[in-house]
Amino acid sequence: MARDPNPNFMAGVPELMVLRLLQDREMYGYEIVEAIKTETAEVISFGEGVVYPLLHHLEEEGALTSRRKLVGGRSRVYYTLTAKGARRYGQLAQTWTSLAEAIHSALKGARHAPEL
Amino acid sequence: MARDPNPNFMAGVPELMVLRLLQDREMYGYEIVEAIKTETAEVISFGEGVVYPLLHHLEEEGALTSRRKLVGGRSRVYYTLTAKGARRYGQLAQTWTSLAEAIHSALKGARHAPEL
DNA sequence: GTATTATACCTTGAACCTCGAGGTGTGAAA
DNA sequence: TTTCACACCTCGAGGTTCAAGGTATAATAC
Repeated sequence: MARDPNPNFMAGVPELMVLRLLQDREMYGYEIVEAIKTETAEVISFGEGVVYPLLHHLEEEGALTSRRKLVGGRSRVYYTLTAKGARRYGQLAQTWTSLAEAIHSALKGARHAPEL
Repeated sequence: MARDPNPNFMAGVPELMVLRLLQDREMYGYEIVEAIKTETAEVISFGEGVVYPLLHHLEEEGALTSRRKLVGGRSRVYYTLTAKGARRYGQLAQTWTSLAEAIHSALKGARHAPEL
């Protein structure tokens, strides 16, 4: 009911960010959650309730593989990007870019510049 | 059930585009649907099932007002942006821009450039 | 004359996604 | 020994998009 203070614009973004991070190196869930906040200087932040289910989904799809590792008595699940996942990332990144460009130019084309 | 071939990235965008168009001039639903396709060179397109309910919702919220007009024997519902709607557009546009920038720089920061 | 297309409005159900809250357990620090 | 950080996980609510289907009029094509 309460008007959402920060609107959507987030659909599909978690997948994009996760794939992007895993392209560089193997990572575990908790680390990914923190990395997204850090990389974007808090502008973007996804809770664990978003990231964990997404990770599971991507693994089922074959975009990721996982292995359990014990580090300092702690159990972590590390994820690695597969070839399929890398391909998926390429497509997503391209789709996102073309969409963002289209929206950006539409906003710029406004007769009266948006002012806050 | 079928894996969506083209992912989301669209959440909140219809509202942004509709508000943006109405900032320039009074428009009717069908016209808006066509205008979005045209303005973005087909990159973005929302069906009437998205636009009409959104228009109704925005009117309820007080961001838009409407009036019926007869043009060439056809009945059209024209929508106008209110002050509240203009304010809302300003906020949305700003939010979208900062989000897009954060994502863009995150993608650019990738060690291995995304290739399709 | 009649069938089809374009214009113009609308609703509904399915599917998807994010978000917040809640739950379990270990190790380190206070 | 209590609290905090780490690390995993699930569930329900709420909000959106999307495809499809429905009504009706005007113009165009056959």
